[in-house]
Amino acid sequence: MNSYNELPKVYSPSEFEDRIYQNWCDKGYFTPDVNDPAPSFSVVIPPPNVTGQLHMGHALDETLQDILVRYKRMQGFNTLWVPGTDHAGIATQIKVEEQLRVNEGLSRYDLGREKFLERVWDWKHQYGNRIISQLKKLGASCDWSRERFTMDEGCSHAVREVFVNLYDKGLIYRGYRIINWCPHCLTALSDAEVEYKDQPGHFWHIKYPIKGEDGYVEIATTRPETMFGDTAVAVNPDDEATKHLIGKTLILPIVGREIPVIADDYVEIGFGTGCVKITPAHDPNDFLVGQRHNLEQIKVMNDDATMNAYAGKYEGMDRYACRKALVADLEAEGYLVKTVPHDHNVGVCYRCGTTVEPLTSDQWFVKMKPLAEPAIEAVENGSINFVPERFSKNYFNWMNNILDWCISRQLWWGHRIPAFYCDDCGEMTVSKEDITVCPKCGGKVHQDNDVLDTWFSSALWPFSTLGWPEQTADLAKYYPTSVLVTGYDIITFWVSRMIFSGLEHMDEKPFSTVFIHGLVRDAQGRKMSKSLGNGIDPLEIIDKYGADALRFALATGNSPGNDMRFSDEKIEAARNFANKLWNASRFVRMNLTIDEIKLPEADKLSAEDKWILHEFNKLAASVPASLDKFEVGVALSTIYDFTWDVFCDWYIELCKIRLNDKESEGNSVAQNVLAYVLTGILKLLHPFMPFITEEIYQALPHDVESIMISSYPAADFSLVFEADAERMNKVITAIKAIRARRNEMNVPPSRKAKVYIATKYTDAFNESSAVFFSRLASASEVEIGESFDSAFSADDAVRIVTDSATLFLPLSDIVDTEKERARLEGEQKKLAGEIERIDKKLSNEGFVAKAPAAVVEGEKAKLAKYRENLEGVLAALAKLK
RNA sequence: GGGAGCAUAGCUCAGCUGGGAGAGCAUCUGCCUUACAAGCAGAGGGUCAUAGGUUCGAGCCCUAUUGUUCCCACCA
Repeated sequence: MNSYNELPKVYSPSEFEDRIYQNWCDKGYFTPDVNDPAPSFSVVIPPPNVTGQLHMGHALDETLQDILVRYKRMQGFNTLWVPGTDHAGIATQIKVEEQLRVNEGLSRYDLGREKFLERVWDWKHQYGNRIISQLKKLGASCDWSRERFTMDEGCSHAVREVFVNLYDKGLIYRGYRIINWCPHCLTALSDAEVEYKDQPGHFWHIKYPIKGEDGYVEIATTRPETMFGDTAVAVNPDDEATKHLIGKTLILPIVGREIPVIADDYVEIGFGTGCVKITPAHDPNDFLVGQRHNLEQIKVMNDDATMNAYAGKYEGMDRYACRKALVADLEAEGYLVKTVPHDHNVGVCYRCGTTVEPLTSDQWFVKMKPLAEPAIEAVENGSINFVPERFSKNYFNWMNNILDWCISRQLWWGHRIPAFYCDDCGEMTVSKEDITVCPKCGGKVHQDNDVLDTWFSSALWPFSTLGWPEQTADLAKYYPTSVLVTGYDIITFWVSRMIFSGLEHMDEKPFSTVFIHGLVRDAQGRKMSKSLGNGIDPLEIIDKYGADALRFALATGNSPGNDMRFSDEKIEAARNFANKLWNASRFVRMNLTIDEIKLPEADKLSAEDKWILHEFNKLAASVPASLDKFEVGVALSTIYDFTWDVFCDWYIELCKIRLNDKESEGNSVAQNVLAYVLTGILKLLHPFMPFITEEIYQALPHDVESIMISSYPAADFSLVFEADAERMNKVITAIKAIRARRNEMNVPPSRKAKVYIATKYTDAFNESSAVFFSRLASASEVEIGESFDSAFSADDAVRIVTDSATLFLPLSDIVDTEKERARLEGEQKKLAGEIERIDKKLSNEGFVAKAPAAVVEGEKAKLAKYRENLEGVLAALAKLK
């Protein structure tokens, strides 16, 4: 008996996953040596929210990254995976505010900025580690010694550097613009942070009386409460129907204020009433019209979306309460023409779902056009690739139509904008370092109250985490990173911003490939969400099935960019596979007496050894090929099929004969080949299922102390045994055919029957392969000859025809001649059909002339097989008649 | 309004550059064969949404249509 670990009888991942992970950490396998000259492979994690909890989306994202990272590490790359978390401005602040409100009945204003931020940091310290430990449960091989946080000192330094650089270049400016305002979060939002939802609403048609005339203009609006901010009504200058109104004055109902009718081709002729109320302070289009016509901007709401003094008697009311009251009043006073139901898209805050209010406000912006151009170019010229490629269209669409990015947020949690205003002279100074006195006049300064959009710091992630703006060794070695793995839902938020930031500040793209995956949905295909309560907790899955099973379930059948469903069936199938591998390994392990694995010389190998080595070699070639194309799901299912169908169901069974004969020379050959192929499977599988593969690896003879630092299998030219494999396949085909026939005839395995094999392929069907028939095809005895036609009459034996042999099973008591005839005739028909099809193909001049030679040869080979098979079937039929 | 995805077995989905339709689950039949019943051996089941086209050859490429999902923009 060798000296390696035993494998417990039952596969229970919770027994070893944590232990193994701890060992990897202790050994420092996740931490690369920056001085290792091997080519680098680097990945930065999409930083999860620091106070968040691991959900299935993370689990998928991290699993895919870990697969790539472990794969490359095993291939010998200097591999770095940088972990970290995002401070998640709005999300985190809301959480802490909520807690403060519930527990202490306080608002952030009650505490004040400084005290409140202390609370958020407390929260961060309390919960920030939670998601990190969850990532570890999953097996993520991140270099924890390089863990970062978007608000740590280094990242904050990078943020300051970038802000000042952009400001100095004139790419950051402060301006009074119309922005999206969330009345619940009380902050401005960027365009990307607004989601649009279809909601039922109304068109209210309102009369605006014309001054000095009896008539009125009919205005339709979905937001009547903004009426208080109307400063004009616009018509199209070319619209004959409304031309006469231009220059007239209207009187705002209820309010009584006078507003002009102006001409602007923003108004579409023929749509609605042809007259549009213009509210420059509350609508982005109206804002532009207002700029063109120099209209006054009247803001009618407070920050919390209650009405202000401009709303007159409605002051203090919520916008919707005001809407209701105002419409009632308009109706009572005869201004309401009609109310038409109308579904429309309203923008809501992506964090809290509150309907955003477009309004004018003083905010900071990044000028996007100059930054977008090189970012578009980098993807266009293939310097950066999207996988799948189609997502680059999404990207182009966003980048080509990009507007300036509103980066200031009226929050406290985040990177405070490094702009300082002098209390004396009013001058603004933008500075990398905090200042207390005005450099112009020496007066006292105060810092801008706003913080930056969370995405501003995440945009710098690929280089800020590597130490920028310092010129660190990490930066030199690992930037640009190799691949970014993320969901399609944050291409605009994050990916595009990293691209232009990298190009602008590093003068180099942040990554070469963007590997996009889809969303994880529930079994019914719905998005997992808190409100639906249909989220599946990855940690519960890990507890119940193990991290490997979870990873397997997420990786299998996953194709780039496509959503996937997660279901009990899937995770069970994954667990079953792990269990299968476990048991197969246990079997191999208990038959192992060798202390080291040494593949025997080719002449010592049996037919089945050469067959399995040949098949394994094909696998070792195809898995890396798939992984290099990011076809993770394809790679995994290839390994799955090989492991289960080829290795377990066939090779192990074939080996049992030699394993049972402990004294034979074949026994040790079988041990070595079994252990070799199993180890190969484990290595191929390690990136996908790191724990179980390590646990089994440790129980087998091995020379590298951990599977994760062993080298990934690759195709080996010395292991090509094409002809031997082909011979073995003939035997397997024959065994399968016997099993199928016996099953059809309901012959139980316990009833043995002699098998006569009539064949000319005596190199395949020989003494050594004969034993397989006893073990796998319930043969009591095997006789091989050229022909047994004369030995059996039609009623004496079941005849089974394959392309390389005719098999006779003398089960005379259960032979039903009529059924046999029907079956054979069926086969004859099928084969004749196939032969006809290929004949036709081969006699087609176009095919022979234009198809690749290999394809033509393949067809010819198939034809020969079918003909042999048909010959046998016809001979059998002749016997029956 | 613009763009994209999807439509393949009862269900969920693979099918990579065009070359004889696949898996898992479910169903049916027979097996506790000393690694595994979370298993083994078999079986049934598909006009690859529809209509055209290109090609020697189409699930795959092109065009149109239908259904469905998503992204972006948004007309008050």
